[in-house]
Amino acid sequence: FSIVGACLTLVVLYCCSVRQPPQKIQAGGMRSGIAVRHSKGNASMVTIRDVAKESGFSSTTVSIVLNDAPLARYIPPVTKKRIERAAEKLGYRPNQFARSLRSKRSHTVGVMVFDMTDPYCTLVLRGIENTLYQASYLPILTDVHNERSRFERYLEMLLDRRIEGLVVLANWLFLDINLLADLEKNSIPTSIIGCELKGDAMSSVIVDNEVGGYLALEHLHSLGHRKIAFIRGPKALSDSSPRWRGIRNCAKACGLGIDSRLIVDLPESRDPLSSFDAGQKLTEDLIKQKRAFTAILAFDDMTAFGAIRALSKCGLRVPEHCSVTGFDDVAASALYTPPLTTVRQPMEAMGAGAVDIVLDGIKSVLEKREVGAEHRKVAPELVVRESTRSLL
Amino acid sequence: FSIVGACLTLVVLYCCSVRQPPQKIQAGGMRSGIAVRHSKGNASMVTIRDVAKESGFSSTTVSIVLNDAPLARYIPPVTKKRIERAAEKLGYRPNQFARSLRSKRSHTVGVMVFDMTDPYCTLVLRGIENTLYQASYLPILTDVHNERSRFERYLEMLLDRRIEGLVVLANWLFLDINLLADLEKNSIPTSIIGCELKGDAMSSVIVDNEVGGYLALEHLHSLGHRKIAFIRGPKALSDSSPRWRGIRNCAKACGLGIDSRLIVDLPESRDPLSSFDAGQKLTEDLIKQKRAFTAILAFDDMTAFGAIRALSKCGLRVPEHCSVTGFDDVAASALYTPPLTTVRQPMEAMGAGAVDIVLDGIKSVLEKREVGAEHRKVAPELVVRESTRSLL
DNA sequence: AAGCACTATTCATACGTTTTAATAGCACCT
DNA sequence: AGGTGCTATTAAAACGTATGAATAGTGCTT
Repeated sequence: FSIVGACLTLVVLYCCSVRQPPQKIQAGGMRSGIAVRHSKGNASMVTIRDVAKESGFSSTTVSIVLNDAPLARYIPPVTKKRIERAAEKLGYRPNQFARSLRSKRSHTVGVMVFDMTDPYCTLVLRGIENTLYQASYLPILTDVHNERSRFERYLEMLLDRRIEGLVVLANWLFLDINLLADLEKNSIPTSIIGCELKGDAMSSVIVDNEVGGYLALEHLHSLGHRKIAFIRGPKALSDSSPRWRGIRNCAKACGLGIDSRLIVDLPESRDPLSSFDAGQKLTEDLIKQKRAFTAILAFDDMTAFGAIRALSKCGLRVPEHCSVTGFDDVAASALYTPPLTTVRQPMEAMGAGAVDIVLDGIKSVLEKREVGAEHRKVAPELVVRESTRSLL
Repeated sequence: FSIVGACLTLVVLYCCSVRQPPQKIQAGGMRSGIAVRHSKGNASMVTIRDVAKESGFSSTTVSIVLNDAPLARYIPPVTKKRIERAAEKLGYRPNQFARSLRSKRSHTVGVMVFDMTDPYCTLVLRGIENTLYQASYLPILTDVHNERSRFERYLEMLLDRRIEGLVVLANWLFLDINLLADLEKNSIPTSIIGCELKGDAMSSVIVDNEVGGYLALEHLHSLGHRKIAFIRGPKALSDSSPRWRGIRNCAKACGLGIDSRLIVDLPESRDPLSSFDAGQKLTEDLIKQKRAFTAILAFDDMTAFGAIRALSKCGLRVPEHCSVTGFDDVAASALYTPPLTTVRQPMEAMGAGAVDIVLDGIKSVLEKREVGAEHRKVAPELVVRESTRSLL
C-alpha cells in the first residue's frame, strides 16, 4: 500500500504487458517501468527519430522494423534486435495522430445506439466491445436518444473522426435511417442491428422475429392455452409486423382462433421503457373488459413485466391464474419474480456478428475489393421459465 | 422512398445541420448537400489549401478565420465571409488527424467500465455520454470485464490515443486500481465513479453509502420492523463497509438491537449478477434457520431481487409476509413485482459530475494551472415503493 | 521625417509518421 | 565487363493542419 509498493506494482504491470498483448504488438516496444516514471510531467515525447538516433539507424529503418513492414524481410535480425531494444529502452510509443494522418486509418469504429437506456442494449454492446477488442479496434460510443438532431450531429462527428466502420444499434428506432445508407455506403462499412434492411446499402443483423413469434405462441398453445391475449408492438417498430406474422402463422398451423377483442397494440413512443407502462395499462383494460383469457403473449419483456404487474394488482397470480410470455430475454427477465418465459434474442452474438461484418468490410475496402452488404437473420430461442404453466 | 427522394432528404438534413449545432461550430463550414454527393467514392479530400485557393487567401488566413483564432480580430468581415463561403461551397471538413497532430488535442475522453453487464452502468453511462456531448467531446468506451490484463491493455490503448481525460466506472471493482493514480495523475485528468478515494491523485464521485445505509434501516424501523435480516456486501467492495456503518449508526440511534444471527454476507465474486443468486441462496438459508424476521435489508437491488425470489419460493409474499429493501435503484427496480423500495443513487448525475470534473481538469491543464483532485460524495434518496409495508 | 501602433495577410516550419524511390554493396551469371 | 537480382539502408517527400515570425500598408503621433 505504500507508494514504493505502488510503483513496484506498476513496473511489474508493464513488464507483464510486454509479453501478453492479446493480439499482435501494435508497433514499437512497450514503455519500460523506468520510462514511465521518467515521462511523468512531460508526456512521452520520445519520437521515432529518438529511437533512430539511439539505435544508430535511420527512422525509416526503425519504422520498417517496428511495423514489421514488408521490407522488414531484408533486415537482418541483429539490426532488428538493436532497434527493438532501443525502442524499449526509451519507452517509445508511436504517435497515433501522426500515424493516422499518414496511413489514413483510425483503428476506430463508431457505435451508434438509439437509446442506451433500453435494457436490450447492454448485452449487445458487450458483444460489440468484445469483438472489437479482439481485433484491437476501439469503439466510439454515441447515444442518439432517438433524436434526429443528435443523430445528425453525431454522424458528422464520427465521420470527422474518420471511423473505419459503423455499427448501429437500432432496435427501438423511431427515425428514418435511410439516409445513412445513401450517405456512407461507398466509404464506410456499416452494419445495423435490430432493423430489417434490404438492398446492399448496408448490412444488417436481426433476429428472426417471425420464428420468434411462432415459438412464443406455439409454447402457449402446447401448454393448452386457447384463450390468449396479444399485446402487439408499435407499428413504427420494424419488429412488430413480422413477429405478429409468426403468431398468425402458428395460429393457423395449430388451428387456433384468435379473438380480435383480445388484441391490443402498444402506442408509438420513443421511450423503450414506456412499453412497461403501456403493457400494464393495456392489461388492466383487458381485465376490465371481462373477456376471459388464460395467457398473455407480450410484445417484449418490458411489456410482459407491465402485464404481470397489472395482473398482480388485480389479485391474479402468474402463472397460476394467467401465463405470460415476453420477447428478448433481457437481463431482468431471469431475475424477475416469477422468472419470465420468453423468446431469447442472442444479443451478444448479434453484436459480435455485426462487428464481424464491419471488420470484414474494412478489410475489403483496404484491399479495394467490392464490398457487398450481408443480411443475417439469427434464430431466436425459446426460454421456458416460470411465468407460464400448463393448463392440462 | 425513391433514390431521388432519399437524396433530397439528405440535402435537407445537412442544410439543417448547418444552422443548429448544439455547441459552437467546430471550424469550417459543413458539407453542402452537393458536396456530399460529389464526395462519394473518394472520401472528402478537400483540404484547407483548396479553400485557400478557392477564396483567394492563404491557408493561414483560412485557418485563422475558420478557427476563430485570436488573430481573427484583425480580419475584416468581408474576408471572413468569402472564406466561409468558399469552405461551405467545397464542403470543407478539417482533417482531425492533422489537427490533433498539430494541436496535441484529441477531443476525446476515455471511459473505462469494469463490467458493462452491471445494470448500474446504464444510467451512469447515459450521464457521461450526455455531458460529453454538450462539450463536443467523444467517448471511447472500454469494458474491462474485471480482468487485470484487459485493464492494462485498454489503459495503454487509451493513452496511445491521447485521451484528454479519463472517467472510470468502478462500482463493482475487484482490481487494485491504485496504479492508475501513480501513472497518470500529472498528465490526464481522471475521475472515478463508485470507489472511495482519498488524496489528490485522482478525483472521485461516490454516493454517500453511510447515509444510504442509514436511510434504509430508518425506513424499515419506522414501519415498525424490529427483527431485520441483513445481507451485507462483499468485503472487497468499497461500498460495503460504509453502508454497514450507516446501518449500525441508525440502529444505535433507534435503540434497535441487531441479531448477529440475522447477518449474512455476499461472497466475493467478480460477477455483479452473482449477487442475485447469492441473495437468493442466503435468504433461503435464513428462512431454513427458522429464526424469525419481518424484513430484509439487502446490500443492493440485485440481492433484493434474489431475496424476493427466495421468499416467494417458500410461499412468503412480499411485502405481506416480509419487507425487502434494496440499494441503487436500478432500472428494473421500478418494474419489479412488487416494485422495490430502495435507496437511489443519482446515477445519471454522478456520471455527469464525473465528466464535469474531468472537463474542468482538462481546462486547467490547458491553462497550465495546477489541478487538484475533487472528491464528491452525493446524497442518496430513499425511494419508497411496494416491497415494504408497515407492521403497525 | 522618423517612429510607433494597429490592421491585414502570408511564409515557412513543425507536428511524427509512413512510404516511394533511390543508393550502394555484393554475388552470380553470361 | 556488364547485366541482373538480391540484401541492407536511407533521403526525401508526403499527410493536412496550426502558428510564430515576418511583411506591408495605414494612420497617427512627436
